[in-house]
Amino acid sequence: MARKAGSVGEETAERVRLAALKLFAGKGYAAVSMREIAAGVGLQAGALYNHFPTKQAILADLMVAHMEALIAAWEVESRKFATPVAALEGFVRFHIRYHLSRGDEVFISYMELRNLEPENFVRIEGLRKYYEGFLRKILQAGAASGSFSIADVPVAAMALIAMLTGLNTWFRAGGRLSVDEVEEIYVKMALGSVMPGGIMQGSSDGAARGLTAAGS
Amino acid sequence: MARKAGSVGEETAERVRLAALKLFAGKGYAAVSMREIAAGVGLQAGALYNHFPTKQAILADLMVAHMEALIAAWEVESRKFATPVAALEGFVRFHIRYHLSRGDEVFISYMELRNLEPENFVRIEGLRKYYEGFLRKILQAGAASGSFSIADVPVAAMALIAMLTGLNTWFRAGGRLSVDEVEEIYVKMALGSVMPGGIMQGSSDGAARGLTAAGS
DNA sequence: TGACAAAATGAACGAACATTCATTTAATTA
DNA sequence: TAATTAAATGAATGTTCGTTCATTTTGTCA
Repeated sequence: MARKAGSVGEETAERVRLAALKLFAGKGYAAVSMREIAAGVGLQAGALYNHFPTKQAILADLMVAHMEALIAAWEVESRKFATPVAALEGFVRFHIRYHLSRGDEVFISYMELRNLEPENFVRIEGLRKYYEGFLRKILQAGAASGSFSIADVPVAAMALIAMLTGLNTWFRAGGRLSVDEVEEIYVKMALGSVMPGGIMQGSSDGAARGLTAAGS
Repeated sequence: MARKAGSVGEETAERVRLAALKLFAGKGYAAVSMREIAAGVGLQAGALYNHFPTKQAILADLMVAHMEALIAAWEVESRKFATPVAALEGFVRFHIRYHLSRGDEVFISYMELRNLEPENFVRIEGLRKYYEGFLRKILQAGAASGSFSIADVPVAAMALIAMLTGLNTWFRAGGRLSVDEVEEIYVKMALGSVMPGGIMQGSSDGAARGLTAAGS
């Protein structure tokens, strides 16, 4: 055994991932050639096959890594929250910040699903469902405790996720609003959409909690 | 002048649009060949160029037609509503029903923007902004009259549109819920996200209107 | 230093691509 | 019927694609 396996190799593979990520996000998977990816790393196309067996394997690698990192990040973050209301607020803030900080990964993970072979598709889709399950659990707990008024938990979860992820399609840093500002707006809207009496003041049924109020 | 121009031609062009719509929605614009589209109509690829100058022109044609039909449909529907609250509820119901009934058109109009040349992109994007303007105007009116509590109208409009359009990514007819049922859920969530005291009961500040209450 | 293997080259493969075009077919009107 | 022309054919254009592979380069360890 001569050269330590993967010493330079893994470094190059990482640069391939980075170049492919930028290109896929910018032009779409189908519109990017292996020659373009190779040029982005300073290689010939053939050399890519020392690191990835096919073009699609690069895409699947990026998607799986993104979803697994997202899930792991929330699993750490979620420990901070004791009540369903706090957890929902925390989820909204986490989702927005994480997704806005990984625009390219989010973009390809939502747009290029159709370019995956069935095996890869099922895997990515499973990871996505798993992540959505975190929000469903929060909503379910809040509905059970009376903190939330939710007609259908799975539907509410999908509606909220779509609302949050939609941020990626229009928000651009350096625009009129900062991330912190839109985060506050989205927290207010998300909580308002599932809390029985609004979020900024108590209401007569006693179930609603103010966002900044102390009552658990 | 012999054959009336476009007699059989427009009929064929329409079949080309239909075949291209299905294929683009199913596999993505970049993954569909002119030969596939032609086969879907029962023609050779060359014949398509009697009806559309390029492959992209077919895509742009589909997108423009969709956006213009959407705008025209809302311009008719919107006349029914007298108050901001009624208009928002009406917009939510309209958007959901219209988008769910044109799944393929919606899908390509959101997914294939990047495959448009700048000229076509600007045109479609302009139509989209114009449609989003309808919701912004509703929210602005409601914020001005005190019916809504909205920190930032453009942001709230984008959040709501994303929430509503997200339905297309997961809702399938024949599933656990009917269109009517999800429509009700989304109405409740959308109104709750922008109304100061929740939607099902009045609140102490007097600004909130119940969805089913008579108050303007 | 020499052996070894990872990593990269550069040419080549067949296939598929959008588009063009000379030609044929067929529907319509004068 | 004859003239006209829209519509379709089918072959061909040149280009680009993902992938393969024999060969060369390069870094590492014995």
